[in-house]
Amino acid sequence: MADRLLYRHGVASDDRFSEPIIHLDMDAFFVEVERLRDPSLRSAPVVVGGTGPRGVVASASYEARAFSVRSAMPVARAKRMCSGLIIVPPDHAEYRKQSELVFEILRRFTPEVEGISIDEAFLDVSGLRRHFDDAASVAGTIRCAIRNELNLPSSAGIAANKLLAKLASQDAKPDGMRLVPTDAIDEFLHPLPVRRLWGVGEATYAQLERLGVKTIGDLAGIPVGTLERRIGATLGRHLHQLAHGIDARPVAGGGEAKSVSVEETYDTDIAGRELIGAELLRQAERVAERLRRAGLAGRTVTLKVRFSDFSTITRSRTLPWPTNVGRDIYRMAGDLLERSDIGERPVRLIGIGLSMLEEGSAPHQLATDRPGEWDDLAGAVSEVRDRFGAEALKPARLTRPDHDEG
DNA sequence: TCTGGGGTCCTAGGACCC
DNA sequence: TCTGGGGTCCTAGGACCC
Repeated sequence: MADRLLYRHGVASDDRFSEPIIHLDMDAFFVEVERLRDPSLRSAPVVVGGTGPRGVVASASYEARAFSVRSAMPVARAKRMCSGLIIVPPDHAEYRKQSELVFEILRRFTPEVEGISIDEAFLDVSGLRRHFDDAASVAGTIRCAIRNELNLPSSAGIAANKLLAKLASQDAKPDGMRLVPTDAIDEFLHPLPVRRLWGVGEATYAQLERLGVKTIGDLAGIPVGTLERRIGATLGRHLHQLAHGIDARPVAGGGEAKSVSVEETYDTDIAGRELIGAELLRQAERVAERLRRAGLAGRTVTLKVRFSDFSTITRSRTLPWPTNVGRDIYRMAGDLLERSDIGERPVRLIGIGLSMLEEGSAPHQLATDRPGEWDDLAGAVSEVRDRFGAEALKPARLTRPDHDEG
């Protein structure tokens, strides 16, 4: 890089940096982190994902993708599609650690880094024009640093805005780079399937299909009013702009978290007050712990319940003050559960979330002078655990012989 | 062998207040 | 006795992303 610092005045023209946005995306991140620890996974079809009967793929190696294995696919289906598939259970703590190392490298180049998930980020490198020939050289240097220092592959898209940079990095995968020149935006953008636009999921795609829209170019030809009527004002206007390559969103440092939640899908559905109550308490303690570690407390408690048929309800209630006390969250969730009247219906998932977050620990504890029935149940659960140990009361699936960890 | 877990944002309706 | 808008807050659900 030393010679780049000698760049003479006058040679630098802004044109070289007319594509200052980089989208840096790690390739098959979870799988590649696992390969650092276990080299025998290299060049094999492997996925990181849930190992239970309801597990899904979180990350698939390119060898697995050759068999059409994809993220979010049930692991059982992935196994059927690819007989030699290796399944590795996820280790999120390790992925977070590696992710932090990646972000440290990114911030060495510029503070203008916006992390959008554990394994991807936008960078605005327009401030580096005196040190690099162009943004593509920055991207190349960053990718080399990640490869050399962490032994991890990544891909990069370089363009005038976030939308184009993101689309470009997807085209560059795996282990590649792609620049979208500002004078060739439509040539790049318009042939792409409209489904690749950020914000076009299954439902929106179905709507667009009815308008005869298949490519981004098709979308660009639809009057904005038609789009607004069909898919809503906000999304309609937004997609209309994107289809024309317009995306003014700045690269901004991520704001604070707006919600914290935990949820669990059980290997087999659970039913009954005792069991569901015990799980509710466990989840409440888990969110509470996460909130406290983050120095946060929340005012709105949201209970999420998914039934056997996958239908899902949420029930929420907002307190006048924030809390991060497990017992309080548990009691709120219990009341919400009562109100949702699920009775003996079996559930496949229970989750609890806190939103309307505020900094700091919860100064208030809910009044404990009103012990309701959920307190009684919590009390009963703790009592059993105290007397017979933590293992005494847990979901049925954990007590089946083939799941016994003993 | 159907469909994880952690998030964000939007919409729509109702309550409530001025 | 009938009937306003506007604004804010809350709730429920859904779409979407990685």
